Amino acid sequence: MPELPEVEAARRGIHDQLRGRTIVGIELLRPGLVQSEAGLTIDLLQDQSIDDTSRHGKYMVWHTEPMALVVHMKMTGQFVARGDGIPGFVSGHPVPAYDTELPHKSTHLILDFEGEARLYFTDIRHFGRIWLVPHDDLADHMARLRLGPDLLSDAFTLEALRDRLRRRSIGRIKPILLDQTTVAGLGNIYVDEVLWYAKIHPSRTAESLTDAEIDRIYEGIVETMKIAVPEGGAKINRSKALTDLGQFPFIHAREGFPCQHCGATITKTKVNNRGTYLCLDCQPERGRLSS
DNA sequence: AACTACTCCTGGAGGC
DNA sequence: TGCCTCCAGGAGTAGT
Repeated sequence: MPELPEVEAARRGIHDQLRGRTIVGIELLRPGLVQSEAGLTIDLLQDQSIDDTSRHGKYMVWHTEPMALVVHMKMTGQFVARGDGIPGFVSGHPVPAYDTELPHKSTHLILDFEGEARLYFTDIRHFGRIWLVPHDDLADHMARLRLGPDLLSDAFTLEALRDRLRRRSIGRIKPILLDQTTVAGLGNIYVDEVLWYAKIHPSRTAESLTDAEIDRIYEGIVETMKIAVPEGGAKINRSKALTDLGQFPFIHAREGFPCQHCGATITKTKVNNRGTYLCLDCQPERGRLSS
């Protein structure tokens, strides 16, 4: 689940509340969570601290004295911090049944910090990973991911987006935007939001897009991030109906509800096997919209 | 090179 | 209640 806004919320929470605190306890409950080609182990964090954090797309990096930790929450990762000395935070995939009790059976890592603060990593589907990387290898490690410009960075410009979309041809715009080598940070929810904002059908090919339409996609990404990042993400809880229509997300998981642009009914379909929500009135298949 | 299908997992919802 | 099927917000890999 977590896309850029959720990962950024986790990063800010860790950065603001736990950075610089000594790690006094480590419980790795699912060993497969952690991987290292260099033979590093999570135990090296004992008596160390997270000195700085960074992020590129959905990858978060913790910088510590012995190594860098590259964290990916994948679909169901969640970070929760609690403690007497901190406000605490919850970010990532909502885990309704376990919101109050921690740890639980999907908790895979617990870090204890000095001053009675704890950081829990939860991941129902076990896709999340933490790579332990020597400092000297971090640049290469990140380069191998071939990530496009981060959506919140200065490198993400209209020109950069145009350039990257113009390199694509027959592919559909939705999977192209989901491809992290195009731009880094969008996932299934936010791509639906962006294409709805831009009034573009997700199956349109990249080569069919006009300059004006690419401009609208860029604007849609900027505006969507502007809303989602301060909120800490979409926090969709699929076990509860989404009824607060004026609130984000406006299109994703809103099947059967009225489109906030035109009032037509939002429909659900599949694009490259991913659940996709759209308004067929606003997002016509052939792009006949002239405005 | 570029695009698509499959795969790693668990759990919740809905049908019967 | 129980069993079954489908679905889920990511992304690497293999196949075309």
